Amino acid sequence: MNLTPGSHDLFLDIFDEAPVLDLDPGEVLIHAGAKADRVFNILNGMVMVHRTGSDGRRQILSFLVRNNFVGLTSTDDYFFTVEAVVKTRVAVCSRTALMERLANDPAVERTYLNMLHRVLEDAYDLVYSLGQRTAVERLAVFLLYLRYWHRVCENIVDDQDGRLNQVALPMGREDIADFLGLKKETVSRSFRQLEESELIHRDERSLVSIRNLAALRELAGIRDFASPRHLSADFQS
Amino acid sequence: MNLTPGSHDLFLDIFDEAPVLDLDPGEVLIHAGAKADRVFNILNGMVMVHRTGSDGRRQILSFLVRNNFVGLTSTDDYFFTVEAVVKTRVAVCSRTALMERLANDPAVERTYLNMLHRVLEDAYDLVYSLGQRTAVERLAVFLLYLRYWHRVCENIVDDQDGRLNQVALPMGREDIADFLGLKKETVSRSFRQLEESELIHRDERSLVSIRNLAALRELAGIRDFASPRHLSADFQS
DNA sequence: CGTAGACTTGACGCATGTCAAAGTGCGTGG
DNA sequence: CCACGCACTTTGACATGCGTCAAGTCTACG
Repeated sequence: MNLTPGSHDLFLDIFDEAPVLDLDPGEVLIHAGAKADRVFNILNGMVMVHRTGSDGRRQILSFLVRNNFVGLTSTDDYFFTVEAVVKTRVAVCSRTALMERLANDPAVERTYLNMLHRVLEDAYDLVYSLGQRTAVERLAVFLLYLRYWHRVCENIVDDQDGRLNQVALPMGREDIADFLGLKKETVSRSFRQLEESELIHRDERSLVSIRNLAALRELAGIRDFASPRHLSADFQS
Repeated sequence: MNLTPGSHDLFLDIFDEAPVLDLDPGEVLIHAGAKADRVFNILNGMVMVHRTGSDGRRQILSFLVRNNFVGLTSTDDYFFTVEAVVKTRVAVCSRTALMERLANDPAVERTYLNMLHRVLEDAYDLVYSLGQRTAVERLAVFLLYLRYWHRVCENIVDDQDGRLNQVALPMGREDIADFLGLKKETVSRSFRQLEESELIHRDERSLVSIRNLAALRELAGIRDFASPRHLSADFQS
């Protein structure tokens, strides 16, 4: 399973001296069905976790960035595939080493548990999106998530120059579609809709700027629950 | 958060001497936003966990039955509502008591962790359904889930008389709809479709029999990953 | 028995999917 | 440096699955 960056990722220290692995875009790190004997920490870049049915339908479960963690399951096999989106470096550690670390250090296990809870809450956010929101709303939520991840990743506290409002989209349209339960054409049209309502501007294929953050949040319905929940008070902006 | 019945729910012993609470159908056990100071174990009946947006859209995240667990979150507040579907009895325990039990007994904490992983995997199953499957397929998966839960609950190993193929639907159509990301009318029509294809028969409003289990599984695409994953070998049937 | 709530069914509309074509940017080789 | 080609994205026209709205039917319960 995968974990979002936490407040104090103190269990990630098992990766401190760990060997690293470099991945090219599209390269597969974990094959669904393989024996789940290793866990990974993303050092930079981005990977996506997905499930693909035998009929080719694919659902992306999450995009992972720096300091996110993948690989632990309740069974002996991975039930998902992990694939690099861009050039990515990961640290590798054996499952048993992680389990020992968890067993021996209560504080670490506590942290891990907390992370798991947050991941679960993120999964339920996605469930709400897929079950209840329209295409444009899902895209709005997605852009806000990317903005948020970027902020956490870069540790940006104040945002004078509005750097945060430039959102990079390292993944292709089809990947976004398979994450949001849509088709790539619908993703395109939803981008246009957001642009026409002047909530965003498409600078380039893989770069959009948020023009009206408040309206985007309103559309995403972020007030209800969702995202900026894992942020400490320092980070509100 | 909620947990599905595990192979050895040895951490549930904290509820052994715990006070119980009786709930009538529709009664709310947990209000979203309330302080998350208590955790619960379902003794009998059924509850549903859901999120409702300010605009009234509701997504049911899970239905919980005997020996399922709810209440732990990564934050100090519940972000979901828990409501009884039928008459239900739950055992109550303070969050701090659970945390102490987890901290003091490594085996218990390990079990809890495993359960959390399984819950997460179930959440991702739901994500796949909502993102990729059609209405009829979602309903097929749902019926198989109910069958599975029933089996685990009753601990049915062999099923000579085919009792398992009678599936009870204690929740209303709208609840099913809000779980599957559909509208109640669509749920109705999907039931009819399944009946017309002779995969099921509707005995009563709240009781269907599975007529063609293999075909239902095929339709649900259960082979790909999904359900009978938490079953020990003894339970295969 | 009668009424109220839940479920089903039907007719219709709209959001999203499908299929096809045109546009865009980017790397490669001339 | 330019031109070509390829992969990705956008756009358009059309199809369809699911949602909406409004009758109808069933069932439980008084």
